[in-house]
Amino acid sequence: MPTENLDETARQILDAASRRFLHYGYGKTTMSEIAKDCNMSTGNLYRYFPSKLDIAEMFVHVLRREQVADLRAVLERRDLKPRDKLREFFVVKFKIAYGRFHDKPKAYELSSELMAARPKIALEWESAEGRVLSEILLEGAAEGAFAVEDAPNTAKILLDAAYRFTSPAVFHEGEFDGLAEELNGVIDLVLDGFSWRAAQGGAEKRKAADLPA
Amino acid sequence: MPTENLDETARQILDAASRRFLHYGYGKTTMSEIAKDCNMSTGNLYRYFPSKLDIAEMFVHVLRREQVADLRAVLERRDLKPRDKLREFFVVKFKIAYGRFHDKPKAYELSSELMAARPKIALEWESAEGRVLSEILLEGAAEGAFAVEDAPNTAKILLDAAYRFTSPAVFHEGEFDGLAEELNGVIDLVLDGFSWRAAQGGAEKRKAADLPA
DNA sequence: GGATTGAACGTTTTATATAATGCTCAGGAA
DNA sequence: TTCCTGAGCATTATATAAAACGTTCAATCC
Repeated sequence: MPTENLDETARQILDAASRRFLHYGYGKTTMSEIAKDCNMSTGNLYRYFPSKLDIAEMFVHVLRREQVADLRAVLERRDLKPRDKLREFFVVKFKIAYGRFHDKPKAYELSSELMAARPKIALEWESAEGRVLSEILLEGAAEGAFAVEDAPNTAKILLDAAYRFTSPAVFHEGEFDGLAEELNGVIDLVLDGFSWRAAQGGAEKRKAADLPA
Repeated sequence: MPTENLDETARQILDAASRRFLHYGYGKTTMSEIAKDCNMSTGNLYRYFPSKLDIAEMFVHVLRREQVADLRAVLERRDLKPRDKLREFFVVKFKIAYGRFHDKPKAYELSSELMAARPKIALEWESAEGRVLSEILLEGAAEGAFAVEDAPNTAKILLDAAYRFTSPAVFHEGEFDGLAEELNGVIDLVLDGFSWRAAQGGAEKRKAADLPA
């Protein structure tokens, strides 16, 4: 899973494979092409990666790391309040999904193929994003803006509610602006839900969370 | 589009085709099989339907009519308040989608193929369901339970938020009970959002809607 | 001895030939 | 006239042969 502590040769293989994956897709790049790009034999590739699919997994892993980093950057912004961070989180996630689908179609296709072959991976990504979202929720709860009992579970529910806007398998149905507007409609409604919960049970919830002062 | 005022022969053709579609799927049923089931020639089929795909469209049209009727039945229940109707609407929609995907796979497959060939049809269905949902929203607004400015638009937003649970293309990822629970989590949050809106701006909204007494 | 190679193996993909299908229409039946 | 037929056309799907591919490993190199 780690992408930094890679052998230099492994890096070279991953880079060569990544270029081909982006241009031609997974099915149309061959192990011998990758090997030729690296001036080595096909057999040697297998000293660094167990299989072609594992190279693809590493390739997608790098992409997803960037995406999660973009989402985490929202969490760390000082100029936004929790409510705005929540909205921005989903806007960024929407833009990532929409953008990748439209201007990196091969990467999207590769990602789909990988998920078909290795379904568990999707769960890891979901939980990685869920952790970032949970932190936003906890921050909001600490400020009294949200009333969140179970942050990871609430994060999952929010990701469900925004699924329509973050699942590339579904995009060709709508255009960007219309979808973005609908996403904001969902977020508005969800935020109003949090407002209600904060107004209703905010006091006890805040006590139970044993905040300082 | 109408399914009742069909020629008797057309009905016969549709019935024969429907049986085959359900058992073998669209691709594996042939026009000559349908014709043989009806004791007629293939050429004669084309006097009643412009093409095989149009027979499939009618077949799916009947299925969808049943689904919308099930949803409308929720609207007309006297034992439920608007809030519970809203929840039940989505639970029913979820069960329809999940059930069809799991025990009528050929019908689901046929529906997908049809939507790929005739994308506009999906929009008609969405708007049909949206109209039912809008009526539930308006009923809730009349009672002061919801504050809904633009019912059709709000319906669209709600359908977006529940997309994860009503899009069969996505189901294999989760099991029924877990999904049902997450759906209820989304509905809970959305209902709290409505509560907040009703509490905030309920007064003016109700006046603008010029209700009796 | 650890790192690398490339021929060889079973499988998958692609190219090709063959059969089947959706649909039309000139003609026949009622 | 109205309804229906079924052979025929162009297209699509299936079956088959050939090529390419992912992967392994005994032999080779440093």
